[in-house]
Amino acid sequence: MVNNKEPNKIEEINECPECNSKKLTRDDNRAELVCNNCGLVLDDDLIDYGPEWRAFDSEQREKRARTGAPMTPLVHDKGLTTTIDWKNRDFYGRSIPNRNRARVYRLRKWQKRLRTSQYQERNLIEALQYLDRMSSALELPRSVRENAAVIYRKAVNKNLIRGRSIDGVVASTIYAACRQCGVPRTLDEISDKTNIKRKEIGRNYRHINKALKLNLKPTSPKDYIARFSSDLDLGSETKSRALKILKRANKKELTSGRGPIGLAAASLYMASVLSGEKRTQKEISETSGVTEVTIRNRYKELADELGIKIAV
DNA sequence: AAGACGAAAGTGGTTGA
DNA sequence: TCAACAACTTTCGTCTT
Repeated sequence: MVNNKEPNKIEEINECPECNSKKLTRDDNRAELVCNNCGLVLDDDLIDYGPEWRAFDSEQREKRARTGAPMTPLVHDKGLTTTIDWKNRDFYGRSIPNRNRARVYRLRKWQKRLRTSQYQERNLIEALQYLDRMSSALELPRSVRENAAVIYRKAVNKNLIRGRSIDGVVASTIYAACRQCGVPRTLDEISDKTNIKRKEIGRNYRHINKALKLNLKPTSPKDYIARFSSDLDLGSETKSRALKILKRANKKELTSGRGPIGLAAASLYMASVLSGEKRTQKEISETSGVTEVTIRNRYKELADELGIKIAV
């Protein structure tokens, strides 16, 4: 929170368009910028950068200064709840010349704002409930959840939800967030835990990725290695061996056009055999979600091209 | 008996006319 | 919008240990 308050600093508007008066008052109590001459409200929703308390000496300032709960995108109002101040002050605290105009102006503005924001708020509340439930089922770290929430917010603001189910979109934002954070989950994994069809998640994801210009690149096989190998109880030696295989494969351009998950599975299979803690193709198939056949095909290719001999 | 293998047909998504 | 296409899956019979 910024403590250095500059109460009457007016940044963008410094002249009343109605009467060209330069005497403007910034009213932080009502968050409005008002013309002293005609009373027209020039801007509202100003941000008050000052603290909400007043300090009369430096000791009090020390005591009262504190940081509040952090802002989080996981609550629909970002954790910053507005409380209305019912001081013994009249709504129209003081008399404003030409009051009608200012009033109508303001009402119209609010009317418009409420109409559009109401739908979005409701939508967001419901979406965040889904997000909470789904990401718990997937055991996602908080950073990923917040990322997903941010993406969803953007999607709502851009009206991308229309015609799609809320839970479907939430699932796809989770998918996107996982990728963004470098800890991708497969579409199948998310589909399993959320009861949303894989097809739908993929479709929504593509739409959002394009419309919001997230520019998420295709996942790399190495992103899956850590998770799969811990699921398979593989040691760190095997893990790094698998990564080495992938690196070499990448250099030889064996990876382009191949599914990253299949490659990850195949390299783990090879590494597990080479390191003497062998897992069967079936086991790897089950944790990775690709079939044994694909693992076989991939690892044959890798073994041939890289000259690795595997004793089965 | 379990794991690995590979042929063949089927599926879902991308691409380019 | 449609067909061609590549990657991947499913299924299933065979081989190896």
